[in-house]
Amino acid sequence: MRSNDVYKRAFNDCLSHIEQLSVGEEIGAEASLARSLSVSRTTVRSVLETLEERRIIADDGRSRRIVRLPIPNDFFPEAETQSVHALIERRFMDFVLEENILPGQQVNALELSRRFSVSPSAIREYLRDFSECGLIERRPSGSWIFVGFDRDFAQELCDVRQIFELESARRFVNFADDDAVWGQLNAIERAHLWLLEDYDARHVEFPHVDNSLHSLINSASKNRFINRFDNLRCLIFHCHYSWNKVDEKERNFVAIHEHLRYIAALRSRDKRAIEDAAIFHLGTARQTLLASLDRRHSRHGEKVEHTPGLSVC
Amino acid sequence: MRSNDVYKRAFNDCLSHIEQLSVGEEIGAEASLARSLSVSRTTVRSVLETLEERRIIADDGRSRRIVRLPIPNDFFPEAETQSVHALIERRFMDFVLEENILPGQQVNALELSRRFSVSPSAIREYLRDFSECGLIERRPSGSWIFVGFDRDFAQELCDVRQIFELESARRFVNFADDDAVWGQLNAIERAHLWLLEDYDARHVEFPHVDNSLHSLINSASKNRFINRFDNLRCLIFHCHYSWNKVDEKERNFVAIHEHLRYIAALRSRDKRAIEDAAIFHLGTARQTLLASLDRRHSRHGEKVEHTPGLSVC
DNA sequence: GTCATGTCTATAGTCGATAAAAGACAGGCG
DNA sequence: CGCCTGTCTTTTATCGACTATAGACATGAC
Repeated sequence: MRSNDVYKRAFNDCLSHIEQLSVGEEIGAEASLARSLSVSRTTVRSVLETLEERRIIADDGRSRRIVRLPIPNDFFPEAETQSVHALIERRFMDFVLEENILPGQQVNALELSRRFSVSPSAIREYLRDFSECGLIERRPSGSWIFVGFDRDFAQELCDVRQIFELESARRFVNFADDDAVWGQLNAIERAHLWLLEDYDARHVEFPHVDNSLHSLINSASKNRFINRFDNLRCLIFHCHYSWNKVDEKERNFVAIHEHLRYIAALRSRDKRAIEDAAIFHLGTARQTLLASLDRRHSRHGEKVEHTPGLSVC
Repeated sequence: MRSNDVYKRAFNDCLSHIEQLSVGEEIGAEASLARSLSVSRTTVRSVLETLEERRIIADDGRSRRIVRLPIPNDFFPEAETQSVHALIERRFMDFVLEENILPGQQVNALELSRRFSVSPSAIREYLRDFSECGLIERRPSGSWIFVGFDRDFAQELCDVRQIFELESARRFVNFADDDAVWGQLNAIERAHLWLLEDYDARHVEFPHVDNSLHSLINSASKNRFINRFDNLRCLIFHCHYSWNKVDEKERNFVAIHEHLRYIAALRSRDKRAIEDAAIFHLGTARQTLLASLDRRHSRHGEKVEHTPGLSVC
């Protein structure tokens, strides 16, 4: 039986919406609520029904008005609003982090299903999805093995990233003066400066800002395969960094300043400057990634071998 | 309940093996049969049991000997030896071909499941897998829409292919003289010449030879993302060509000669010659792909717009 | 000891059922 | 006529059951 997480999320969102209003106000028609909550009218109707039962709103026949403001207890617990997929995703990440999975190790789908209290099919689906990023592989017998995020993996990822992003950055100059990207670029620059204003409090926001910049740059290539790869890269970086938070603050600080230089170069439309800034930043990113891998491995007492980084050009 | 296609395939393979032998001969131990049929001993045991029941072999306690040679009727029908996944794949391809699916059209998973007489879950899994190649996409509501193989898709695919393959081809010269790739390259060249010897009969074999050459070249980059993309490209080309066989023979003939030039260039290790041959061949491949798309579309009475091909460099 | 076989257990593939959610349609109110 | 709502149908997400297959262990023959 499918979980009603969509309903619960919509319910909570709706409560948050009501909190912004005051007693006696109308909360709008079903259709418009459906649109603003991004769910179907069917779901909205369930939500409204519950709201009436709990005397938060009342329907006098011609309009629905707020009777009382919601209290914290009215909200569904956060955990219940997750889809099974999201739940598995979180637990799987924790599992990988805590168990220190080593490359080549087998992933036992059935055990995961027991551990996470979900059905085997759900695990199966999740692993299928997750395998797209290349960190696990399927054996002919059907079982999964962990590929592991090692130096080679990181190098190959960075090589392709560099090929694609240089290509995209070069094409960035082709955008017309009145194109929307320039506004988006400015907004991203402001987001960087905003992070720096109170860096201690805000540095955790960096990954989000990072992704938005690189996505914007890659959008210049107008190529779905390049964009897809960038999404993949985001996902992998996300996994890796959630597994390894050492030096996060320092490395992000460096990256922010490289980004600002990169952004300025893009705006200047100076091809040479763009290329220099791109190569420099991508190079640092590669080095930080590799360095954090080394630290991680050496922490586990493995021998770290330093293969010379392949140059992509 | 899962299908016993593995068993049936192993059974048929085993019969084929027995056909090569004669009455009275031993057919080997369970473990060795399991290895040669690439299945588990459990499956081999089921197969042997059936063979005994049907009096094809007999077990006198110390060895299993052939009693009679199999007749065509002993084999399981070909259709039953397909896995559900393979079955769906075939029917889905036919479906797409016959129904002339247009871009943007919705794929109804439930209808497919009824039409193909398989469970909805199986269709769901297949679509998930198939979506990896980018020809269908998932909407937030969970339904699937057909993206369609249009000019843009083909251009973007070819752009990335060109970026990757030029990179790989350039690196090909780095293989040592005694590396196994040179032998593989020679074998592929011989396969091309063999095709030409009796082209009328053998031209259908071209796609296979084509893939082996491009895979070999891409292996030079030693990058799992590049290799994965090449597999994807193979799949997409495979789909496209199975949907569109117009001029297949002629376009493959041209391609074979370009391949021979490409192979010679790789062997010469002349970077300039390699690049020229690669660019030339990839360019023709792009043009044939686009041309066949135009033909396909104009056949359906759509207007064909000729967007200028984006140069990747 | 080595290999083959019998037996048992664990895991994967597939299905069908069921509730949740989406979406279509028609009638009613302004 | 446009928008809102009640009702119904279709489709999706998830589960749990069931069988095929893989793999482990133990026993026995040579």
